[in-house]
Amino acid sequence: MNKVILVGRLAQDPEVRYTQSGKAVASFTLAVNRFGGGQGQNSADFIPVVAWEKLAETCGNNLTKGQRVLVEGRLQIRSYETNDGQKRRVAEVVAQSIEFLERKQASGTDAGNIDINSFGKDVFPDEEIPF
Amino acid sequence: MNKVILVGRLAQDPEVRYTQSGKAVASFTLAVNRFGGGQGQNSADFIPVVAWEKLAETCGNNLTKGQRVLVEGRLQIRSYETNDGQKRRVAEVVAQSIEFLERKQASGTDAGNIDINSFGKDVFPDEEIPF
Amino acid sequence: MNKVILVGRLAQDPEVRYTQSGKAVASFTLAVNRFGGGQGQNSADFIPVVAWEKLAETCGNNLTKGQRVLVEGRLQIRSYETNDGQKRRVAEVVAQSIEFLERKQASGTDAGNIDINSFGKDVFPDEEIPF
Amino acid sequence: MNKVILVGRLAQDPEVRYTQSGKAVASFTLAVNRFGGGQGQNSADFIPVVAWEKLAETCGNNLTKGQRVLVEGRLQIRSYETNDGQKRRVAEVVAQSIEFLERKQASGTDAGNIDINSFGKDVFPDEEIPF
DNA sequence: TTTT
DNA sequence: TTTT
Repeated sequence: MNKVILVGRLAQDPEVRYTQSGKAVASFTLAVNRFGGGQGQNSADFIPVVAWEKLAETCGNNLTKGQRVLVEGRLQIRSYETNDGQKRRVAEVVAQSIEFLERKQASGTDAGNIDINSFGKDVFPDEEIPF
Repeated sequence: MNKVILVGRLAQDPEVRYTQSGKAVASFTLAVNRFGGGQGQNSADFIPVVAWEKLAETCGNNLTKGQRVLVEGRLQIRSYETNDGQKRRVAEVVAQSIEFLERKQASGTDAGNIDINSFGKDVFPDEEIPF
Repeated sequence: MNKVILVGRLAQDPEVRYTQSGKAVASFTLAVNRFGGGQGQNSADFIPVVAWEKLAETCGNNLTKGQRVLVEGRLQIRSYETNDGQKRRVAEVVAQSIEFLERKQASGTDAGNIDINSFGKDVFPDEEIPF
Repeated sequence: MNKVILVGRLAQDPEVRYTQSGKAVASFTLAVNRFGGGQGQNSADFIPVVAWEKLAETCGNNLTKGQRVLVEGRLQIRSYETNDGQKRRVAEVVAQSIEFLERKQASGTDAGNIDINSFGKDVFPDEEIPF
């Protein structure tokens, strides 16, 4: 079991890129407010989120900065090497499903939640995230 | 909501340190197997976990390398500066409760699970993790 | 581990009652939409939720029918006897924390989430729910 | 979001039945110990679990009474009518994935966890559970 | 680097 | 109705 559930707001618009084999990858940072923390409500964790394939495209088409979402996924620790040869590790949440808790700005009536899912092997991608 | 639930095995014995004000902090890496990933069961995420105060001490006294546990906590992104002045970010799971899924090696009879909890502000510590 | 996480809307205003020893208990039904189910978005599960003590009072003072919330708690199976002596079992979620995903109707500005928590033994109450 | 995560032991061997259209359904009760409850460790919740199709068959073939598992699923409230025309509601967890936390009795070496999954519409079955 |  |  490797389960992460986050409720927060997009700190920026999602970026959608494509791998060499043509798979879509969306990435964005989620601002997750801390409750109960010492510093009041102004403190947050800024957590990197990635989504693959169909889920990535739905993110690109439907999510914008500031929007509140619920992300369910797994926590992944990825190793990479910097340009000058240093080894680094980066943590990110690989989204399995995203529930929109509010509609995109300038949209029409609030028609309730949308829930989009990504199942199967895309949650364990065997390709590098581009860039 | 910032919730992480992991089942895995300790990749090493927990290290227990103390802050200047005397608070215990335990840290260890949890090896969480990937299921459904392309590379079979031999692939795992190695996830840093920290625990504070009473929970930290229970970890130090009861957990050893290889033991299987369930960790519930929150995902925290922490910023720090390296000795040569670079800014880095590190992700870690701040444990709120740990359930032992098996007893310590060389212990007696299997008397069932133990569940230890850490509540309140220790989950949002206002002190640095020592070292 | 006995963990339940629900996002839904209150199907009715919470009812707050008091045990003989004076503990507050709030109860309400949460309508949780099914996504991916065959019948489109019109299908929902109606799930009984109870909260104790301070959390109960916050529910009574801040939640109304239709409001969207995130509930974290545990699933409890409770046995009771009907007036004519039949044994029945009822399932309910005992809330440990509730996050308000939107403000009460007719409230002021949207000042962001509120998160309320109930920890410790109230999650395993040793008293009957009144009525 | 309708998410349930349970760790417990099978209170009995799973029963596997088949719907009229031939779908497998496994059902069993999970004994989930309460930690932190007033009555010590001897108190538990007995929670009904169902699994569909391939997941159901894997349960039937691999799980036995007393075995410890982790169940991830959704909480469903189902209505039915008794033989004498009374309306009743029953709660059960519809499993989406089950992780074996220990091997079947009389099995060989402990080769680590097994994780089995059930995705898509089987989690929202449109058929009745037989019997 | 960041959201409300 | 129930597990260790």
